[in-house]
Amino acid sequence: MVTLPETLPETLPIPIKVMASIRDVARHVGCSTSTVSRVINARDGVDPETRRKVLETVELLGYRPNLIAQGLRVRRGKLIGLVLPEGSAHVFSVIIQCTLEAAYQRGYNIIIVNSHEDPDLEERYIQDLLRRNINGIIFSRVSDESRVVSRIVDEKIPMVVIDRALEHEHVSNVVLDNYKAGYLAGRHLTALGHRRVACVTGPMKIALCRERLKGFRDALAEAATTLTVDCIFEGGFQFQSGLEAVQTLLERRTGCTAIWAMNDMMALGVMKGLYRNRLKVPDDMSVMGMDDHEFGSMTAPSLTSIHYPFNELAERAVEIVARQIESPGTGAETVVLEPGLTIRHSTARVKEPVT
Amino acid sequence: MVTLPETLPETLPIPIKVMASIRDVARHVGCSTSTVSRVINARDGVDPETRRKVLETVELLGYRPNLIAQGLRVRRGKLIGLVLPEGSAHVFSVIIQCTLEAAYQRGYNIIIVNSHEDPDLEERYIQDLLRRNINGIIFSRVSDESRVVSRIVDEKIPMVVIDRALEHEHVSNVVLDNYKAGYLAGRHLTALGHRRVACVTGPMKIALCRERLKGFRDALAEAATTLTVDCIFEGGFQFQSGLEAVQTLLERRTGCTAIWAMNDMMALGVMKGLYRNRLKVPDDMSVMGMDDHEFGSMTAPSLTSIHYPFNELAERAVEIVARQIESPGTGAETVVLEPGLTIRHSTARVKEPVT
DNA sequence: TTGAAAGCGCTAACAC
DNA sequence: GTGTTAGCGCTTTCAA
Repeated sequence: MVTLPETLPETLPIPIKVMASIRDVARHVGCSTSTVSRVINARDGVDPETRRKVLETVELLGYRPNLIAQGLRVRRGKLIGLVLPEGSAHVFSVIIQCTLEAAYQRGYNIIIVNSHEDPDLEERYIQDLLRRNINGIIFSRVSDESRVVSRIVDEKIPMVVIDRALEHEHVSNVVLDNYKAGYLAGRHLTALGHRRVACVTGPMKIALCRERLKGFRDALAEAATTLTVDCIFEGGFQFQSGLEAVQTLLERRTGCTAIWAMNDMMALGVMKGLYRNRLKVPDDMSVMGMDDHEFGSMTAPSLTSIHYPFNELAERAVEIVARQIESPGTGAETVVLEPGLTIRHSTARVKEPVT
Repeated sequence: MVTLPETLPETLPIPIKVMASIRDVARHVGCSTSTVSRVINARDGVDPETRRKVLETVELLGYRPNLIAQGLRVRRGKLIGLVLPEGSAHVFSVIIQCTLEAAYQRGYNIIIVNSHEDPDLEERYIQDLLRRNINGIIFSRVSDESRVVSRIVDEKIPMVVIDRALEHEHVSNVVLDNYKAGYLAGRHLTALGHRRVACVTGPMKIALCRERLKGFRDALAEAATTLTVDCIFEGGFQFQSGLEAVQTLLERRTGCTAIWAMNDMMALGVMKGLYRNRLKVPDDMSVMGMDDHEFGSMTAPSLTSIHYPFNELAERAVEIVARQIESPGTGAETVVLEPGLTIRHSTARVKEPVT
């Protein structure tokens, strides 16, 4: 007579789990979890035959290690934090896209937070990232006084600052050669014969704006002309600044034949301002931007711009963080990117050469 | 005579940890970790005095629970996955921004993956999200045949599909009233006196394009006119489509006085195409877009558009996922958003009323 | 070459 | 009211 077993048999059929765990693999192979762990982490000291069976089972069960558990055990969660100062500006969209791409190439995920340029929010969000055992941080536009930098450095978390440089022994930088960007802009305009030229800058308290301006000035100087004070308008990187710049410059009757704005948003503002004043681009005025945002090719006319290699920026930033995560000894480094010149239809040869 | 203790004293000074753990708090208070856990999770059955001390210490040590550990223990990692079909399209930038914002409001972080409309990548990235014990998923543009949907449903992970609807018992939707969007566009143009009107659609295999077109048609019908076949151009939502549409429509000599494109990118293409043909907007042709992307206000002339409430889209999507995460019983639901009409300067009253 | 056991930081069932 | 214990899924000594 057959009696019912008191308890269910020990070895149930492989449970229909949606996500297989390391134990499922071990059970299936008939070895311990440590052995499985050794195999999937490519440790040596595993019998080739066992290794084969494990790999086979991993494949069969579609097993992938749980990153949360890995992250908890050995800070190896393959997670990078991306901290941006604001969400609306369109360059950040580009940076986000490029960083996501670059990170996935290397098997990392990205968590994005948006500090809104608010030190308190910044601190809170960094806190959140640390709570997730983040492995590295890519930071855009940290202010020099930022309280969080030391936090991150203390936690020994690799950090790279992009776009704006930050001087710190343990922090890497990926920045643009801003002097050269300004220089290229200036030279393009003087090469087209422009001699009276205007510039819509970003906030001059920001170092990179001063560098860009210096490069721009030097290029003009090479063409034996100067950027006069009345031809400089300090903007705030917003569309609105471009609009205001045009109004101001026209009222000043500077006689300029070309305007360079330090980003594409302001350049669009300049184009719009000129349109409102019934001035034609580039016939009456050449307009040039910076960043080489995709939208520049969609306007009428399309926008000549200084190319900012955002994908390279992201690529290098991720590369550095990943390297520092994977081989902790590596020191901080600084990468300087080369700007380019994208000529479209908003700039043209000056009509009447200045006498 | 004093003997040296065999081992170090049990109560060491609080270790100088950068991130305090629950044990640090417990040690400092002199209670067990469970008590601390109870307090921080607002469970009752804790002496008010103890609770006070714990909270005080939490404050003092700046303790915040580690989300990785929480996520491992009780699938409560406050993490939502956002799956997008492509990175370049500009509406997705907007969706990203809005979703990040909405999620942070509720204490969630977002991990974004980009499927590039590739089912294999999609599957791999979803896999990655699951490996992170994601609590919920916001999905844009899943195809109906997507293999991953059942995976996610099987894992009982709350899922909401945005922008394009997906019929599934356990999947929520947040979509636009696309019929109404088309209707509003049509009515705006007929109200301006336009009778010969063209439409640049998206791929007609996509249901929402057909709905938009239907609404557009119905609005024209109300004004006793029809959308003739030669005035329809099927685009692919890209800038380029708008460019091609203009070329085609002009060659066909349809005599149209207004064009509606089913997104702003194509509308910009239309404007550019008209510019190249020396046609003035809106004098020679009214142009209208859809999405109401910020760039529409920066072009010259600025672009009239159908407003797509992306922030509401994100807000509702996050709200639904969060609710389903926090109270698992909740069933799937569908939200239909109202489109709006943003009138700018690319549309104007028709010059010569049709006889 | 392999397995048992401890532990990452946390929560929940069960004692006391 | 509070502490002890076990365990989430994984890696890593240590011992066999």
